[in-house]
Amino acid sequence: MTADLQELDYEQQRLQNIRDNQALLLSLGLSTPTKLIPSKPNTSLRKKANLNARRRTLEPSEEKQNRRRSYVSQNADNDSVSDNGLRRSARNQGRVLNYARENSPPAWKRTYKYESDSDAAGGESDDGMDGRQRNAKRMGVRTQNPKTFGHISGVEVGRWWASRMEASTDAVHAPTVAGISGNATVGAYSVALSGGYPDDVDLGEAFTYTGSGGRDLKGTKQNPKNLRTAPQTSDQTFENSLNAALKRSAETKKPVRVIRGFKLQSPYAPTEGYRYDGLYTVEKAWMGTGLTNGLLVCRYAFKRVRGQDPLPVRDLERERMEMEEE
DNA sequence: AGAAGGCCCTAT
DNA sequence: ATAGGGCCTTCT
Repeated sequence: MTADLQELDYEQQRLQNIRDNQALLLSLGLSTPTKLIPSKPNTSLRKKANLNARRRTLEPSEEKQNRRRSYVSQNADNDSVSDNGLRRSARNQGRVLNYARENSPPAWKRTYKYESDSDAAGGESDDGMDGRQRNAKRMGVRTQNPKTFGHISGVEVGRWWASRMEASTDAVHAPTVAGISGNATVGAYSVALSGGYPDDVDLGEAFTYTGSGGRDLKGTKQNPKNLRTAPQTSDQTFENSLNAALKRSAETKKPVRVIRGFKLQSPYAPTEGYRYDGLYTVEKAWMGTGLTNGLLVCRYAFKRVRGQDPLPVRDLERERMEMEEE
């Protein structure tokens, strides 16, 4: 088969999958159109968001931090949705946990630290001039536990990060590569939408999501590799712990934190970096056909929890026009 | 304690 | 484009 025909096949299959996913969302009553809000940012609100964005202690790059935000939170108070069950605040009241238990790795590679850890500061001031001196491996100090359900205290809907690493430091989505965080027993804490599966549908208030697994990340014996992503070569299954986590979430209906990334092809994606879009529930989990050789994938339908700030919507058409003017 | 998976990131 | 690695989490 020619390359052209293959591409055509792929695109046909992609469009068909999108139709299927849209139909699925519709069947769940999740296709209600969301009202558009102007994409032009309100300046007074932007000032407020910049203040909020400033509160992280370690800034790897001032330049990145000052980049234009694609989203401005309209309401920094997060009283609209509770943390749904886990008594995190009660249990941890009055102290900052060191979530690393016994078997702690050495301090230089420890994942969680007290903000007030004296050895964390290491005596040096972190001026960032010589960013590699202390804790070269760490991008920041985590003060919240990512293994909790619901909002992370102090992180408002709309918070923006330049990288997955920063979102991980803020405990909103812990994995730096994986899209799903969680386990089969308690369910998923969070997911990242980064456009890795181009047949997923994003309606903002609802979306479909594809599971993980089914890839050869290590290559073959002859041709060993050390990859983080690769083409799919086998069926995904719900045995995969991350897929099982989301399946579990569909049962428990516990809220899942969602971040959207710049690579996502959607009017709800940020133009750069990653953005916290609040809490969703998993409404359904099922198996479907993916885009690679008819291999199976795990699919999920997400629904946004009510009462949260509306999502920003980009006018992709207008952006395309403006691009052409350059 | 170690291995392995994973919708990153960056240098070449 | 792609090669390779740093990082965090879950599972053995």
